[in-house]
Amino acid sequence: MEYDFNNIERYWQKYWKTHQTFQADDITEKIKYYVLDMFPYPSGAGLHIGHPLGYIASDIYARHKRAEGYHVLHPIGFDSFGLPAEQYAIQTGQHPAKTTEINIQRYKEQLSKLGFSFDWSREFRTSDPSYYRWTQWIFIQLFNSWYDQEAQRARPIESLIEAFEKNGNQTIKAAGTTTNPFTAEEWKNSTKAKKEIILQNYRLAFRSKATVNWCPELGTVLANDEVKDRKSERGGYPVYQKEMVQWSMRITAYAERLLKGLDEIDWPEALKESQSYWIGKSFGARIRFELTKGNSIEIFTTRPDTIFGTTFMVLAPEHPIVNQITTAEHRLAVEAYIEEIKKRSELERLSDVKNVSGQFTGAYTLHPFTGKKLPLYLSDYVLANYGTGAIMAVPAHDSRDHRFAKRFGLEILEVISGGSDVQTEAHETKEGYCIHSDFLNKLEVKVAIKKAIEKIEEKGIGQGMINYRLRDAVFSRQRYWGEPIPIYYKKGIAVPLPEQKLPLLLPDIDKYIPTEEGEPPLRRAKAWAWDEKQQKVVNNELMDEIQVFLLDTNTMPGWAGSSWYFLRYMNPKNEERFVNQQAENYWQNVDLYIGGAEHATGHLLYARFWHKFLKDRDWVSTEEPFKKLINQGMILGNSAFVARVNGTKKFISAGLVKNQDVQELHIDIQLLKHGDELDVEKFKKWRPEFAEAELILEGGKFFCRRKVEKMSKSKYNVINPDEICEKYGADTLRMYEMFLGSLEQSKPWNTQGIIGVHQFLRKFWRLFHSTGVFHTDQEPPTAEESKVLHQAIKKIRKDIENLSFNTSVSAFMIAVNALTALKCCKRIILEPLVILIAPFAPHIAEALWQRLGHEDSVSLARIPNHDPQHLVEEIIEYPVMFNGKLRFKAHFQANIPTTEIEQQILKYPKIQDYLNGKTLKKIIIIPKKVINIVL
RNA sequence: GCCCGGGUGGUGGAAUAGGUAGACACGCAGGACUUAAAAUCCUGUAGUUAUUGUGGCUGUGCGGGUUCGAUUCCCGCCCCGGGUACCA
Repeated sequence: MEYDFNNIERYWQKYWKTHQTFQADDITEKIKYYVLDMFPYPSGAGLHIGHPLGYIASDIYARHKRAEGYHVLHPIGFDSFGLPAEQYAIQTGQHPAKTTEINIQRYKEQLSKLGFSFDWSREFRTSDPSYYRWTQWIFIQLFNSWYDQEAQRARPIESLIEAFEKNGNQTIKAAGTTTNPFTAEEWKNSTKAKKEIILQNYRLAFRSKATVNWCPELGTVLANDEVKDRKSERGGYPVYQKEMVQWSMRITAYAERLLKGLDEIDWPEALKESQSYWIGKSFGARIRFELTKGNSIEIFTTRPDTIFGTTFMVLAPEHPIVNQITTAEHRLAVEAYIEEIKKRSELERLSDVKNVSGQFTGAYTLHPFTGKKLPLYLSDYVLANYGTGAIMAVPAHDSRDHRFAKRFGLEILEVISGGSDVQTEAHETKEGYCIHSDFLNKLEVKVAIKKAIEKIEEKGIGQGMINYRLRDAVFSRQRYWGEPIPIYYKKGIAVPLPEQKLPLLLPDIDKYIPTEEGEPPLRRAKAWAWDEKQQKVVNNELMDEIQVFLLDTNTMPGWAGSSWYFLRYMNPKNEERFVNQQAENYWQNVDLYIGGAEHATGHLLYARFWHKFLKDRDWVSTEEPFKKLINQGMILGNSAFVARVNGTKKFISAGLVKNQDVQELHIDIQLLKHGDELDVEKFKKWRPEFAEAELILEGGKFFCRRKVEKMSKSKYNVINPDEICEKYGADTLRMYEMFLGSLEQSKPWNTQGIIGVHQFLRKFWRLFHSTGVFHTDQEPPTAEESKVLHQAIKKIRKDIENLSFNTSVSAFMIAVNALTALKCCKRIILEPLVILIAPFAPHIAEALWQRLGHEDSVSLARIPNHDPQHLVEEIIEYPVMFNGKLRFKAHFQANIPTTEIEQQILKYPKIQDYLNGKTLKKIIIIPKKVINIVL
């Protein structure tokens, strides 16, 4: 009987579905294992061959863990709020929920064809009201919490209010926006509105006026991680800095814990490093410089040791003090400069970092130690939202200050010896010792930093401090397709909705664009007001500012829903709580998380932040959400290009292009014949504008240029998994994607080798068949057959554990080749192999398992252990002479003492041959590997 | 610029507490079976050289070093991929 993969796969996919083979329980006695994929955003393009890579890997691992006896949670869902669906809605007027639903159905269909062992009963979407109800709930908890820096944890806002009532904000150490000190009396005498303004400085979800990334094209603000190269990550539209009142998340309160937590999780080093860089902890000092006119300016520096090298000061143009300190004769120039900076940022400051700009304010500060007058400049190389927005410039030891000094002809004063000439180049390394530095002279940099901080604190002009690059995350979006923020505004005070009234449902609106007044789309909703008495959403006309108030018109960002979804899978149907406490206690956190590295500073950071917050408030029991994480590499496409002579209809074959002025156009890879040759007929039919194309051939053929790049619909290099499944079957596709190379590496898709994996599966199938019918033998195995099996078990189990799936596929091939050669069809050898291969190729395994007479699914069978008895290791006959030494390799069981090995070696006949007539000087035994015998 | 990852046959890739480099697979060449094809099976396949039936030499991006021994460790370069961008 032939290996009819199409029927087999269809049958078993249906079987798993009807039997709910992979459904997990919320709690059991068994040890848990939680394998999670980053859930997909269902885009309109459907899945391409690259998407399933991570899912296949996680599925193999999940199935393997089940076979090892773990109780495995392997869920899937959809990250269904997001920009593309909304952009599409704006263009077509179609409700994003509709397009999203269509896309999800397509995804589900494609996913089901690959035979994943997902527990579909736990599926949900982030746009389900029953899900986002809890996203809104978490938001309210964040709103009602503050971060106690003494206790290093978040606490309910009531405890902060209590503290204020007792002692004002004098004694409390809370993470927050800097606020003026107040006493208990002052607090008690404040109005409700005033109190709320103060509290906003401490809440973990808070409203504040801040410089944000504004993207006019998308009509919304964006978080830092959503901006790449001053363009929006989605769509690539320009992003500008703008002052706006926005909701933010006080992630900075968790900076230290987010950094420290990296030590305890098993993540790729590269990813940890990028998070750690994003958090950007630096040690330094805050130093106050007095102005000649009585004001003072605080700066932050990591190099207080270079304080004597300060020759000028620089402020960010947006610094609030600028107006106060600018002298009359410089006012015009300063205002012009600030204006210019604003304009420049609108013109997108063409990344001309080297181009120095700045403006003198006319003001001077006094050096705190020497009393020297230091001119005060403005420049856009100083950022308003890092440190204090002001710096002491040390041109001799900072390249940016150096550039600035050169441009404006300022003094460059060397204070750290050991570099080259500081007049031509800054000496930035922390090597050397201090000179021209009074009390720091002759000290090494590291010592000098400490000493300088000591002196600064002694003098009362500043203190040592730790600074983080991490910024609070802007949380509101002026968009429609997201979770509504469950807040209404009562006389300007933000009030959260009662928890039991959640979810606050996303209203229907007529158009998905901002209002004519430029307000967010939700302002278009007819019923978007909260009636405090009735506790429900009512029509806007009823708004009276007494009982009925306007709801927040912002929505949450894409990362809100994905910051806690892994918790919901533990107990997805719960209507009382975001996750049942027992279920949370049982499943704890994700043991293995597989997904792309592009989420390093977005999702993976926010999810850790929320998780730590939930831990602080005792809603979850673990500190970190994802114990082990693997980034799967991308599968790249091999794009094809045709070269068109600019402004003509003439196309030139790739080999003839040379230096001609051509434009390269992506063409569909379906238009290629074999290799790089273009199918001219198909090409001419592909697009009407190519119908009359004039093609310059090369030896009668037209060749395309190829390039490996990201697989994407717009590059016409997409390979659809459905086609591969049809032709070779899902099992082949699964194994081939693993066989292609290591999971973490990016690699171009290449169909060439797939036949090898397919042939392997057919060969495996044939092991169980003779002359067309299913046939196995009951005979006991020979030693050789046992060895093949047990070697395979040992190697494959080890490789799966290391997530080295490519080498485990090879191990299968070796075993099957060996058994084919041995003509082995013994049940006792073959049956364990079926269990072993099931995680990789589940359909064929099920089909064979059934034919072997089992009634249950092979997915419920336990994976066999290798028996070391069958793997007795022995001396390999491989003695070689070199450099006067006899070298050979031997394998021993690890626990044999070395003296024993020596004796055995000497007994070995070949050794005796070599020793013939010579005396033995020394035996060097390198454990487990090689033995050198000196004659 | 800075940080991370990686350069191994015609191709995808194995092998790193240093120990037969090229597992496994594709492709290619030859053969068996067949009227033929498909399918299947077998043999060969880093390069080079020779006294071509068991050898020699060269080979893991380049140049050095440590070592009896280096794809693996160290130093200095080159190239490719990814991340990041004035963070004081």
